[in-house]
Amino acid sequence: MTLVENKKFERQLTERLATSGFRFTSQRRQVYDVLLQKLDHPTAEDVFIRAKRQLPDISHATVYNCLDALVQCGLVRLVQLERGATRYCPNMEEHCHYYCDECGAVFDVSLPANRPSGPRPKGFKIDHYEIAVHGVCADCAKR
Amino acid sequence: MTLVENKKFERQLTERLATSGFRFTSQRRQVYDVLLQKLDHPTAEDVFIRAKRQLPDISHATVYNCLDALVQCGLVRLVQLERGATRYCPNMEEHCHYYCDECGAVFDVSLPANRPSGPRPKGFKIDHYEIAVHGVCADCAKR
DNA sequence: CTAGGTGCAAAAGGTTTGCGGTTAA
DNA sequence: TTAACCGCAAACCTTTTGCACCTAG
Repeated sequence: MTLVENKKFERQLTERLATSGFRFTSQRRQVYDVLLQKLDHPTAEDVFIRAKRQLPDISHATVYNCLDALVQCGLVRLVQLERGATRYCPNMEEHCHYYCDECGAVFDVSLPANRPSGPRPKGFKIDHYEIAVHGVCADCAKR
Repeated sequence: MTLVENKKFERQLTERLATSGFRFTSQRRQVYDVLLQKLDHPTAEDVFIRAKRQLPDISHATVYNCLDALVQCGLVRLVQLERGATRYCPNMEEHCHYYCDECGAVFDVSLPANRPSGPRPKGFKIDHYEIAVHGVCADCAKR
């Protein structure tokens, strides 16, 4: 059983797509499933390769289309950690990303008490925030 | 007088390049100057266009080389805010970036009390962090 | 039925690389 | 003097676009 067949995720996907005015397609389901299967913050290219195992005819354009739809539904977020490809994260709970600048590994750390507070630009309406901590992971530090 | 001719910035640039083993070149000086002149978090392409006004023969490769050298010296940091081009920021004080998802404007807000604290991945050595707050700026909210 | 989605291929945009000539130290 | 740096142009990688066909609702 794929993860997205879990009642929770399946219902979430169906409902969110519908309420945002998107159609439910096998490609969107597969892209979401790929993201849920391995929470390693893959790039669009990674998602493309993994999705191709189940849907050999899927295209890059469709992967981008699906990722964009999932982002607009609030099921997935973009993660920008380095020059180069954007990565994608289906964990929508408040958390920050610890990023290893040497090996590229990403660790989610939940962040209940670190919401940016204090001053902000006058009239700025906050939608969401993204906290990235750069450094070296334990494995890379050993070497 | 260009900003980098300010004793403070000029000395900083000269010393940092030297201690990091980089040569002082007119291109590096110009790139740093461009970043200091207008703190609007330009892309590499923006920097290229602005630098070309003083150094008409400067190339893209050199702009990237200079930006990388400045980053390695600790005089400039990368800012990743959206899919597409990386932006550059010469403000090395602790601050977060308020980013308008509509017009692309970036506002620096100093952040003395919002250092990520609490749990972190075991053995992870923090180098620096980057906080981006996404939303809509006052001007765009009016429309 | 039909607007929205898909696959394909080409184009666009951002960044890196290789190379011969130049220059800071 | 010479390793580092430069400009140029091509290559590379990521993302977007245009179009004919397909399909969820």
